Amino acid sequence: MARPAEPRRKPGRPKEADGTDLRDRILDAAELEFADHGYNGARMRDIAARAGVNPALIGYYNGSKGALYEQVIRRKGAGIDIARHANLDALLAQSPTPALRDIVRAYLQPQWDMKERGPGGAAFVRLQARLHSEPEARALRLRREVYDPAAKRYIAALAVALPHLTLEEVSLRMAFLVGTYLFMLNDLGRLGDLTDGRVAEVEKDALLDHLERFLAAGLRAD
Amino acid sequence: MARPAEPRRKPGRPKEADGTDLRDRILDAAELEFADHGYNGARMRDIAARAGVNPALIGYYNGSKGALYEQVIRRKGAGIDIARHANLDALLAQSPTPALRDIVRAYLQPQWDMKERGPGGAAFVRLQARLHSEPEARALRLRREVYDPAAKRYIAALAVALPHLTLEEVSLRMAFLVGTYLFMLNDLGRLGDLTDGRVAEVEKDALLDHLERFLAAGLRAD
DNA sequence: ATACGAATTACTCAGTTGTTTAATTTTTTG
DNA sequence: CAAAAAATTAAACAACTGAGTAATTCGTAT
Repeated sequence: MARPAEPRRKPGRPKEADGTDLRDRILDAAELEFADHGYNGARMRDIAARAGVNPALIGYYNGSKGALYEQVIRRKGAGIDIARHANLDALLAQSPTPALRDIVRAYLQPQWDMKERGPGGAAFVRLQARLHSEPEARALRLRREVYDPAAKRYIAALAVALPHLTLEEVSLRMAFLVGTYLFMLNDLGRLGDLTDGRVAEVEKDALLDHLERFLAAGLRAD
Repeated sequence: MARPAEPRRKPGRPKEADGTDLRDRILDAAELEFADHGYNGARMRDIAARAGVNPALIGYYNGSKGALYEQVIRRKGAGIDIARHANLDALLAQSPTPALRDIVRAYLQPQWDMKERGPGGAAFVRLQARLHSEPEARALRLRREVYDPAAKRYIAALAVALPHLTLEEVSLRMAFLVGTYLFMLNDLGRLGDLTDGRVAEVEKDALLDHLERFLAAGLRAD
Protein backbone atom coordinates (compact mmCIF):
# COMPACT_ATOMS: atom_id res chain seq x y z
CA MET A 1 0.00 0.00 0.00
CA ALA A 2 3.05 2.18 0.25
CA ARG A 3 3.28 2.64 -3.48
CA PRO A 4 3.95 6.28 -4.29
CA ALA A 5 1.11 8.14 -5.94
CA GLU A 6 3.38 9.05 -8.82
CA PRO A 7 5.54 5.92 -9.04
CA ARG A 8 9.08 7.08 -9.30
CA ARG A 9 10.47 6.64 -12.74
CA LYS A 10 14.18 6.39 -12.06
CA PRO A 11 14.85 4.80 -8.70
CA GLY A 12 18.19 5.21 -7.04
CA ARG A 13 19.97 2.54 -9.03
CA PRO A 14 19.17 0.22 -11.89
CA LYS A 15 17.03 -2.60 -10.65
CA GLU A 16 18.27 -5.20 -13.09
CA ALA A 17 21.59 -6.93 -12.76
CA ASP A 18 22.12 -6.96 -16.54
CA GLY A 19 21.78 -3.20 -16.59
CA THR A 20 18.59 -3.10 -18.67
CA ASP A 21 16.18 -0.95 -16.77
CA LEU A 22 12.77 -2.53 -16.63
CA ARG A 23 11.19 0.71 -17.66
CA ASP A 24 13.21 0.76 -20.86
CA ARG A 25 12.47 -2.86 -21.57
CA ILE A 26 8.79 -2.01 -21.42
CA LEU A 27 9.33 0.91 -23.78
CA ASP A 28 11.13 -1.38 -26.21
CA ALA A 29 8.26 -3.84 -26.16
CA ALA A 30 5.71 -1.06 -26.54
CA GLU A 31 7.59 0.32 -29.51
CA LEU A 32 7.31 -2.98 -31.35
CA GLU A 33 3.68 -3.45 -30.42
CA PHE A 34 2.63 0.08 -31.40
CA ALA A 35 4.54 -0.22 -34.66
CA ASP A 36 2.87 -3.51 -35.53
CA HIS A 37 -0.70 -2.64 -34.59
CA GLY A 38 -0.96 1.12 -34.19
CA TYR A 39 -2.10 2.87 -31.06
CA ASN A 40 -5.62 1.51 -31.00
CA GLY A 41 -4.58 -1.97 -32.06
CA ALA A 42 -1.89 -2.34 -29.41
CA ARG A 43 -2.85 -4.29 -26.29
CA MET A 44 -1.31 -3.53 -22.92
CA ARG A 45 -1.27 -7.23 -22.16
CA ASP A 46 0.68 -7.99 -25.31
CA ILE A 47 3.21 -5.29 -24.51
CA ALA A 48 3.68 -6.82 -21.08
CA ALA A 49 4.08 -10.25 -22.62
CA ARG A 50 6.70 -8.99 -25.08
CA ALA A 51 8.62 -7.42 -22.23
CA GLY A 52 8.24 -10.55 -20.14
CA VAL A 53 6.66 -8.58 -17.37
CA ASN A 54 3.51 -8.50 -15.28
CA PRO A 55 0.89 -6.25 -16.93
CA ALA A 56 0.52 -4.14 -13.82
CA LEU A 57 4.16 -3.12 -14.04
CA ILE A 58 3.43 -1.03 -17.12
CA GLY A 59 1.19 1.20 -15.12
CA TYR A 60 3.66 1.19 -12.29
CA TYR A 61 6.60 2.34 -14.37
CA ASN A 62 5.17 4.04 -17.43
CA GLY A 63 1.67 5.15 -16.51
CA SER A 64 -1.35 4.91 -18.76
CA LYS A 65 -1.45 3.67 -22.35
CA GLY A 66 -1.47 7.20 -23.70
CA ALA A 67 1.48 8.21 -21.55
CA LEU A 68 3.35 5.10 -22.64
CA TYR A 69 2.79 5.96 -26.30
CA GLU A 70 4.09 9.48 -25.88
CA GLN A 71 7.19 8.22 -24.12
CA VAL A 72 7.89 5.81 -26.97
CA ILE A 73 7.60 8.56 -29.57
CA ARG A 74 9.59 11.11 -27.64
CA ARG A 75 12.39 8.75 -26.68
CA LYS A 76 13.73 8.22 -30.20
CA GLY A 77 12.10 11.23 -31.78
CA ALA A 78 14.24 13.45 -29.61
CA GLY A 79 17.35 11.64 -30.83
CA ILE A 80 16.44 12.28 -34.44
CA ASP A 81 15.69 15.91 -33.73
CA ILE A 82 19.04 16.44 -32.03
CA ALA A 83 20.94 14.73 -34.83
CA ARG A 84 19.21 16.88 -37.42
CA HIS A 85 20.07 20.05 -35.60
CA ALA A 86 23.66 18.94 -35.17
CA ASN A 87 24.01 17.99 -38.82
CA LEU A 88 22.71 21.35 -39.96
CA ASP A 89 24.94 23.17 -37.49
CA ALA A 90 27.96 21.36 -38.86
CA LEU A 91 26.95 22.23 -42.39
CA LEU A 92 26.41 25.90 -41.63
CA ALA A 93 29.73 26.03 -39.82
CA GLN A 94 31.49 25.15 -43.05
CA SER A 95 29.57 27.52 -45.26
CA PRO A 96 26.66 29.90 -44.80
CA THR A 97 25.24 28.57 -48.07
CA PRO A 98 25.47 24.75 -48.04
CA ALA A 99 24.81 22.76 -51.19
CA LEU A 100 21.24 21.55 -51.64
CA ARG A 101 22.23 17.92 -51.72
CA ASP A 102 24.08 18.26 -48.43
CA ILE A 103 21.06 19.79 -46.74
CA VAL A 104 18.91 16.92 -47.91
CA ARG A 105 21.42 14.39 -46.68
CA ALA A 106 21.75 16.10 -43.32
CA TYR A 107 18.02 15.79 -42.83
CA LEU A 108 17.65 12.19 -43.99
CA GLN A 109 20.74 10.62 -42.45
CA PRO A 110 19.44 10.35 -38.86
CA GLN A 111 16.36 8.46 -39.98
CA TRP A 112 18.44 6.21 -42.13
CA ASP A 113 20.85 5.41 -39.34
CA MET A 114 18.01 4.58 -37.04
CA LYS A 115 16.48 2.20 -39.53
CA GLU A 116 19.77 0.35 -39.79
CA ARG A 117 20.12 0.08 -36.03
CA GLY A 118 18.40 -3.24 -35.50
CA PRO A 119 14.73 -4.21 -35.31
CA GLY A 120 13.94 -1.53 -32.75
CA GLY A 121 15.02 1.20 -35.13
CA ALA A 122 13.03 -0.26 -38.00
CA ALA A 123 10.00 -0.50 -35.74
CA PHE A 124 10.29 3.14 -34.83
CA VAL A 125 10.37 4.11 -38.47
CA ARG A 126 7.15 2.23 -39.05
CA LEU A 127 5.73 3.91 -35.98
CA GLN A 128 6.57 7.32 -37.35
CA ALA A 129 4.90 6.59 -40.66
CA ARG A 130 1.76 5.69 -38.75
CA LEU A 131 2.06 8.76 -36.60
CA HIS A 132 2.03 10.91 -39.70
CA SER A 133 -1.17 9.43 -41.07
CA GLU A 134 -3.20 9.50 -37.87
CA PRO A 135 -5.48 12.52 -37.60
CA GLU A 136 -6.11 12.05 -33.92
CA ALA A 137 -5.31 14.96 -31.65
CA ARG A 138 -2.59 13.18 -29.73
CA ALA A 139 -0.69 12.19 -32.88
CA LEU A 140 -0.98 15.70 -34.25
CA ARG A 141 0.36 17.30 -31.11
CA LEU A 142 3.26 14.86 -30.89
CA ARG A 143 4.23 15.43 -34.49
CA ARG A 144 4.37 19.15 -34.04
CA GLU A 145 6.29 18.90 -30.82
CA VAL A 146 8.90 16.43 -32.03
CA TYR A 147 9.47 17.21 -35.70
CA ASP A 148 8.49 20.79 -36.43
CA PRO A 149 11.39 22.68 -34.82
CA ALA A 150 14.08 21.03 -36.94
CA ALA A 151 11.90 21.16 -40.04
CA LYS A 152 11.56 24.93 -39.77
CA ARG A 153 15.32 25.36 -39.63
CA TYR A 154 15.75 23.19 -42.71
CA ILE A 155 13.12 25.17 -44.58
CA ALA A 156 15.13 28.29 -43.88
CA ALA A 157 18.32 26.62 -45.11
CA LEU A 158 16.59 25.35 -48.23
CA ALA A 159 15.25 28.80 -48.96
CA VAL A 160 18.81 30.09 -49.16
CA ALA A 161 19.83 27.29 -51.50
CA LEU A 162 16.76 27.82 -53.68
CA PRO A 163 16.59 31.58 -54.21
CA HIS A 164 14.28 31.25 -57.20
CA LEU A 165 11.48 29.91 -54.97
CA THR A 166 9.20 31.78 -52.63
CA LEU A 167 9.14 30.75 -49.00
CA GLU A 168 5.71 29.21 -49.50
CA GLU A 169 7.02 27.03 -52.28
CA VAL A 170 10.00 25.91 -50.23
CA SER A 171 7.72 24.97 -47.34
CA LEU A 172 5.53 22.98 -49.65
CA ARG A 173 8.44 21.09 -51.13
CA MET A 174 9.78 20.35 -47.69
CA ALA A 175 6.46 18.64 -47.01
CA PHE A 176 6.89 16.66 -50.23
CA LEU A 177 10.30 15.58 -49.03
CA VAL A 178 8.99 14.35 -45.70
CA GLY A 179 6.23 12.37 -47.36
CA THR A 180 8.59 10.73 -49.79
CA TYR A 181 11.18 9.47 -47.34
CA LEU A 182 8.68 8.41 -44.69
CA PHE A 183 6.76 6.38 -47.20
CA MET A 184 9.87 4.78 -48.55
CA LEU A 185 11.41 3.92 -45.22
CA ASN A 186 8.18 2.41 -44.07
CA ASP A 187 7.46 0.59 -47.27
CA LEU A 188 10.93 -0.56 -48.15
CA GLY A 189 10.41 -4.18 -47.32
CA ARG A 190 7.21 -4.30 -49.29
CA LEU A 191 8.38 -2.28 -52.24
CA GLY A 192 9.34 -5.49 -53.99
CA ASP A 193 5.69 -6.31 -54.52
CA LEU A 194 5.21 -3.52 -56.95
CA THR A 195 8.37 -4.26 -58.84
CA ASP A 196 8.48 -8.04 -58.79
CA GLY A 197 11.39 -7.93 -56.38
CA ARG A 198 13.65 -5.82 -58.51
CA VAL A 199 14.09 -3.04 -55.96
CA ALA A 200 15.22 -5.46 -53.30
CA GLU A 201 18.36 -6.05 -55.31
CA VAL A 202 19.42 -2.46 -54.97
CA GLU A 203 21.73 -2.08 -52.03
CA LYS A 204 20.74 0.06 -49.12
CA ASP A 205 23.46 2.63 -49.52
CA ALA A 206 22.56 3.05 -53.16
CA LEU A 207 18.95 3.47 -52.10
CA LEU A 208 19.65 6.52 -49.98
CA ASP A 209 21.66 7.87 -52.87
CA HIS A 210 18.74 7.42 -55.24
CA LEU A 211 16.38 9.08 -52.84
CA GLU A 212 18.66 12.06 -52.44
CA ARG A 213 18.99 12.54 -56.18
CA PHE A 214 15.24 12.34 -56.62
CA LEU A 215 14.54 14.82 -53.84
CA ALA A 216 17.29 17.25 -54.80
CA ALA A 217 16.05 17.38 -58.36
CA GLY A 218 12.47 17.82 -57.23
CA LEU A 219 13.37 20.60 -54.85
CA ARG A 220 15.32 22.37 -57.57
CA ALA A 221 12.52 22.11 -60.12
CA ASP A 222 11.73 25.15 -62.29
CA MET B 1 -36.06 -16.59 -37.98
CA ALA B 2 -36.36 -16.78 -41.71
CA ARG B 3 -33.33 -14.64 -42.26
CA PRO B 4 -31.18 -16.02 -45.04
CA ALA B 5 -27.90 -17.55 -43.94
CA GLU B 6 -26.06 -15.28 -46.32
CA PRO B 7 -28.18 -12.13 -46.13
CA ARG B 8 -28.74 -11.04 -49.65
CA ARG B 9 -26.83 -7.95 -50.51
CA LYS B 10 -28.87 -6.48 -53.29
CA PRO B 11 -32.56 -7.35 -52.97
CA GLY B 12 -34.83 -6.99 -55.92
CA ARG B 13 -35.17 -3.25 -55.73
CA PRO B 14 -33.87 -0.45 -53.59
CA LYS B 15 -35.51 -0.54 -50.20
CA GLU B 16 -35.50 3.17 -49.60
CA ALA B 17 -37.96 5.54 -51.15
CA ASP B 18 -35.34 8.27 -51.52
CA GLY B 19 -33.19 5.90 -53.52
CA THR B 20 -30.33 5.69 -51.06
CA ASP B 21 -29.69 2.04 -50.50
CA LEU B 22 -29.24 1.31 -46.82
CA ARG B 23 -26.18 -0.74 -47.58
CA ASP B 24 -24.51 2.23 -49.24
CA ARG B 25 -25.49 4.55 -46.43
CA ILE B 26 -23.71 2.22 -44.04
CA LEU B 27 -20.65 2.19 -46.30
CA ASP B 28 -20.62 5.99 -46.33
CA ALA B 29 -20.74 6.11 -42.56
CA ALA B 30 -18.06 3.44 -42.26
CA GLU B 31 -15.82 5.36 -44.62
CA LEU B 32 -15.92 8.41 -42.39
CA GLU B 33 -15.43 6.40 -39.23
CA PHE B 34 -12.51 4.37 -40.58
CA ALA B 35 -10.89 7.50 -41.94
CA ASP B 36 -11.18 9.29 -38.61
CA HIS B 37 -10.07 6.47 -36.32
CA GLY B 38 -8.42 3.78 -38.42
CA TYR B 39 -9.55 0.20 -38.57
CA ASN B 40 -8.89 -0.67 -34.95
CA GLY B 41 -10.15 2.63 -33.64
CA ALA B 42 -13.45 2.49 -35.50
CA ARG B 43 -16.45 1.28 -33.52
CA MET B 44 -19.28 -0.59 -35.15
CA ARG B 45 -21.75 1.20 -32.91
CA ASP B 46 -20.45 4.58 -34.01
CA ILE B 47 -20.72 3.59 -37.65
CA ALA B 48 -24.32 2.57 -37.06
CA ALA B 49 -25.01 5.84 -35.28
CA ARG B 50 -23.52 7.85 -38.16
CA ALA B 51 -25.68 5.96 -40.62
CA GLY B 52 -28.69 6.33 -38.34
CA VAL B 53 -29.41 2.61 -38.30
CA ASN B 54 -29.58 -0.20 -35.80
CA PRO B 55 -26.12 -1.71 -35.17
CA ALA B 56 -27.33 -5.16 -36.11
CA LEU B 57 -28.09 -3.96 -39.62
CA ILE B 58 -24.41 -3.62 -40.37
CA GLY B 59 -23.94 -7.33 -39.95
CA TYR B 60 -27.13 -7.97 -41.85
CA TYR B 61 -26.16 -5.98 -44.92
CA ASN B 62 -22.39 -5.74 -44.89
CA GLY B 63 -21.14 -8.64 -42.81
CA SER B 64 -18.33 -8.46 -40.31
CA LYS B 65 -16.14 -5.48 -39.51
CA GLY B 66 -13.33 -6.80 -41.67
CA ALA B 67 -15.67 -7.38 -44.61
CA LEU B 68 -17.11 -3.90 -44.17
CA TYR B 69 -13.63 -2.40 -44.28
CA GLU B 70 -12.74 -4.21 -47.49
CA GLN B 71 -15.95 -3.07 -49.14
CA VAL B 72 -15.21 0.54 -48.23
CA ILE B 73 -11.72 0.36 -49.71
CA ARG B 74 -12.76 -1.47 -52.85
CA ARG B 75 -15.77 0.71 -53.57
CA LYS B 76 -13.83 3.89 -54.33
CA GLY B 77 -10.48 2.26 -54.93
CA ALA B 78 -11.93 0.59 -57.98
CA GLY B 79 -13.06 3.96 -59.30
CA ILE B 80 -9.58 5.38 -59.00
CA ASP B 81 -8.08 2.35 -60.66
CA ILE B 82 -10.46 2.57 -63.61
CA ALA B 83 -9.83 6.29 -64.05
CA ARG B 84 -6.07 5.76 -64.04
CA HIS B 85 -6.29 3.09 -66.66
CA ALA B 86 -8.57 5.24 -68.80
CA ASN B 87 -6.31 8.27 -68.51
CA LEU B 88 -3.29 6.27 -69.56
CA ASP B 89 -5.18 4.71 -72.44
CA ALA B 90 -6.17 8.14 -73.68
CA LEU B 91 -2.59 9.30 -73.45
CA LEU B 92 -1.20 6.32 -75.31
CA ALA B 93 -3.84 6.73 -77.99
CA GLN B 94 -2.41 10.15 -78.81
CA SER B 95 1.21 9.11 -78.81
CA PRO B 96 3.12 5.94 -77.99
CA THR B 97 5.58 8.10 -76.05
CA PRO B 98 3.64 10.56 -73.89
CA ALA B 99 5.39 13.41 -72.14
CA LEU B 100 6.53 12.71 -68.60
CA ARG B 101 4.46 15.47 -67.11
CA ASP B 102 1.33 14.12 -68.77
CA ILE B 103 1.91 10.67 -67.34
CA VAL B 104 2.27 12.11 -63.87
CA ARG B 105 -0.89 14.12 -64.28
CA ALA B 106 -2.82 11.14 -65.59
CA TYR B 107 -1.90 9.22 -62.45
CA LEU B 108 -2.61 11.98 -59.93
CA GLN B 109 -5.77 13.47 -61.38
CA PRO B 110 -8.22 10.78 -60.19
CA GLN B 111 -7.06 11.14 -56.60
CA TRP B 112 -7.29 14.87 -56.83
CA ASP B 113 -10.78 14.79 -58.25
CA MET B 114 -11.90 12.49 -55.47
CA LYS B 115 -10.53 14.78 -52.82
CA GLU B 116 -12.49 17.67 -54.25
CA ARG B 117 -15.70 15.66 -54.39
CA GLY B 118 -17.09 16.52 -50.99
CA PRO B 119 -16.31 15.22 -47.51
CA GLY B 120 -16.69 11.60 -48.52
CA GLY B 121 -13.90 11.93 -51.03
CA ALA B 122 -11.61 13.67 -48.59
CA ALA B 123 -12.32 10.95 -46.05
CA PHE B 124 -11.37 8.28 -48.53
CA VAL B 125 -8.06 10.00 -49.21
CA ARG B 126 -7.28 9.98 -45.51
CA LEU B 127 -8.29 6.34 -45.41
CA GLN B 128 -5.88 5.50 -48.21
CA ALA B 129 -3.00 7.22 -46.47
CA ARG B 130 -3.70 5.10 -43.43
CA LEU B 131 -4.01 1.99 -45.53
CA HIS B 132 -0.53 2.58 -46.88
CA SER B 133 1.08 2.81 -43.45
CA GLU B 134 -0.58 -0.20 -41.89
CA PRO B 135 1.54 -3.33 -41.95
CA GLU B 136 -1.30 -5.64 -41.14
CA ALA B 137 -1.94 -8.48 -43.54
CA ARG B 138 -5.37 -7.26 -44.58
CA ALA B 139 -4.14 -3.80 -45.47
CA LEU B 140 -1.23 -5.22 -47.42
CA ARG B 141 -3.41 -7.53 -49.45
CA LEU B 142 -5.94 -4.77 -50.21
CA ARG B 143 -3.23 -2.40 -51.36
CA ARG B 144 -1.83 -4.91 -53.78
CA GLU B 145 -5.22 -5.83 -55.08
CA VAL B 146 -6.50 -2.31 -55.61
CA TYR B 147 -3.47 -0.22 -56.58
CA ASP B 148 -0.78 -2.44 -58.04
CA PRO B 149 -2.25 -3.21 -61.47
CA ALA B 150 -2.44 0.41 -62.58
CA ALA B 151 0.90 1.21 -60.97
CA LYS B 152 2.62 -1.45 -63.05
CA ARG B 153 1.29 0.02 -66.26
CA TYR B 154 2.47 3.48 -65.27
CA ILE B 155 5.91 2.15 -64.45
CA ALA B 156 6.10 0.77 -67.96
CA ALA B 157 5.02 4.09 -69.43
CA LEU B 158 7.52 5.99 -67.30
CA ALA B 159 10.30 3.66 -68.40
CA VAL B 160 9.69 4.73 -71.99
CA ALA B 161 9.76 8.40 -71.05
CA LEU B 162 12.93 7.93 -68.98
CA PRO B 163 15.24 5.87 -71.20
CA HIS B 164 18.31 6.80 -69.17
CA LEU B 165 17.01 4.90 -66.14
CA THR B 166 16.95 1.19 -65.51
CA LEU B 167 13.63 -0.46 -64.80
CA GLU B 168 14.61 -0.88 -61.16
CA GLU B 169 15.22 2.84 -60.86
CA VAL B 170 11.91 3.69 -62.48
CA SER B 171 10.09 1.36 -60.10
CA LEU B 172 11.77 2.97 -57.15
CA ARG B 173 10.89 6.46 -58.28
CA MET B 174 7.31 5.45 -58.86
CA ALA B 175 7.23 4.46 -55.20
CA PHE B 176 8.63 7.89 -54.30
CA LEU B 177 5.84 9.46 -56.30
CA VAL B 178 3.14 7.51 -54.51
CA GLY B 179 4.58 8.43 -51.13
CA THR B 180 4.73 12.09 -51.96
CA TYR B 181 1.22 12.59 -53.20
CA LEU B 182 -0.40 10.39 -50.57
CA PHE B 183 1.33 12.27 -47.80
CA MET B 184 0.42 15.58 -49.25
CA LEU B 185 -3.22 14.79 -49.92
CA ASN B 186 -3.59 13.47 -46.42
CA ASP B 187 -1.69 16.23 -44.76
CA LEU B 188 -2.95 19.15 -46.76
CA GLY B 189 -5.11 20.64 -44.09
CA ARG B 190 -2.38 20.36 -41.52
CA LEU B 191 0.45 21.54 -43.72
CA GLY B 192 -0.07 25.03 -42.47
CA ASP B 193 1.36 24.11 -39.09
CA LEU B 194 4.79 23.64 -40.48
CA THR B 195 4.69 26.81 -42.48
CA ASP B 196 2.77 29.17 -40.25
CA GLY B 197 -0.17 29.01 -42.60
CA ARG B 198 1.65 30.13 -45.69
CA VAL B 199 0.78 27.07 -47.73
CA ALA B 200 -2.91 27.50 -47.10
CA GLU B 201 -2.81 30.62 -49.22
CA VAL B 202 -1.75 28.69 -52.27
CA GLU B 203 -4.76 27.77 -54.31
CA LYS B 204 -5.65 24.18 -54.86
CA ASP B 205 -5.12 24.13 -58.59
CA ALA B 206 -1.72 25.67 -58.15
CA LEU B 207 -0.97 23.00 -55.58
CA LEU B 208 -1.43 20.16 -58.01
CA ASP B 209 0.71 22.09 -60.43
CA HIS B 210 3.50 22.43 -57.89
CA LEU B 211 3.34 18.76 -57.06
CA GLU B 212 3.56 17.78 -60.69
CA ARG B 213 6.59 19.96 -61.27
CA PHE B 214 8.31 18.55 -58.20
CA LEU B 215 7.60 14.97 -59.19
CA ALA B 216 8.45 15.38 -62.84
CA ALA B 217 11.80 16.92 -61.96
CA GLY B 218 12.51 14.21 -59.42
CA LEU B 219 11.65 11.46 -61.83
CA ARG B 220 13.87 13.00 -64.48
CA ALA B 221 16.84 13.39 -62.13
CA ASP B 222 20.32 12.47 -63.39
C1' DA C 1 17.72 -9.96 12.68
C1' DT C 2 14.37 -6.57 11.83
C1' DA C 3 11.97 -3.05 9.99
C1' DC C 4 10.91 -0.38 6.08
C1' DG C 5 10.00 0.90 1.52
C1' DA C 6 10.30 -0.40 -3.18
C1' DA C 7 9.29 -4.01 -6.58
C1' DT C 8 6.30 -7.50 -8.15
C1' DT C 9 2.43 -10.56 -8.16
C1' DA C 10 -2.30 -12.50 -8.79
C1' DC C 11 -6.63 -10.96 -8.94
C1' DT C 12 -10.52 -8.00 -9.60
C1' DC C 13 -13.35 -4.40 -11.66
C1' DA C 14 -16.35 -1.85 -14.55
C1' DG C 15 -16.86 -0.69 -19.20
C1' DT C 16 -16.59 -1.79 -24.09
C1' DT C 17 -16.04 -4.66 -27.99
C1' DG C 18 -18.06 -7.27 -32.29
C1' DT C 19 -21.50 -10.28 -33.01
C1' DT C 20 -25.75 -13.03 -32.49
C1' DT C 21 -30.36 -14.20 -31.17
C1' DA C 22 -35.20 -14.06 -30.91
C1' DA C 23 -39.01 -11.27 -31.47
C1' DT C 24 -41.49 -7.73 -34.12
C1' DT C 25 -42.71 -4.85 -37.87
C1' DT C 26 -42.92 -4.10 -42.72
C1' DT C 27 -43.18 -5.58 -47.35
C1' DT C 28 -44.03 -8.76 -50.94
C1' DT C 29 -46.39 -12.62 -52.85
C1' DG C 30 -50.07 -15.98 -53.79
C1' DC D 1 -56.91 -10.57 -47.47
C1' DA D 2 -53.72 -14.10 -45.81
C1' DA D 3 -49.28 -16.17 -45.78
C1' DA D 4 -44.50 -15.99 -46.51
C1' DA D 5 -40.37 -13.49 -46.78
C1' DA D 6 -37.58 -9.66 -45.79
C1' DA D 7 -36.33 -5.83 -42.96
C1' DT D 8 -35.66 -3.98 -38.52
C1' DT D 9 -35.45 -3.85 -33.59
C1' DA D 10 -34.12 -4.43 -28.71
C1' DA D 11 -31.60 -7.20 -25.91
C1' DA D 12 -28.07 -10.17 -24.67
C1' DC D 13 -23.88 -12.69 -25.33
C1' DA D 14 -19.14 -13.95 -24.35
C1' DA D 15 -14.69 -12.18 -24.84
C1' DC D 16 -11.69 -8.59 -24.08
C1' DT D 17 -10.15 -3.94 -22.70
C1' DG D 18 -7.26 -0.68 -19.65
C1' DA D 19 -6.74 0.12 -15.09
C1' DG D 20 -6.68 -0.54 -10.11
C1' DT D 21 -6.12 -3.16 -5.55
C1' DA D 22 -4.48 -5.58 -1.90
C1' DA D 23 -1.25 -8.82 -0.74
C1' DT D 24 3.38 -10.59 -1.14
C1' DT D 25 8.27 -10.77 -2.13
C1' DC D 26 12.58 -8.66 -2.35
C1' DG D 27 16.55 -5.75 -1.25
C1' DT D 28 18.73 -3.01 1.82
C1' DA D 29 19.94 0.09 5.78
C1' DT D 30 19.58 0.17 10.34
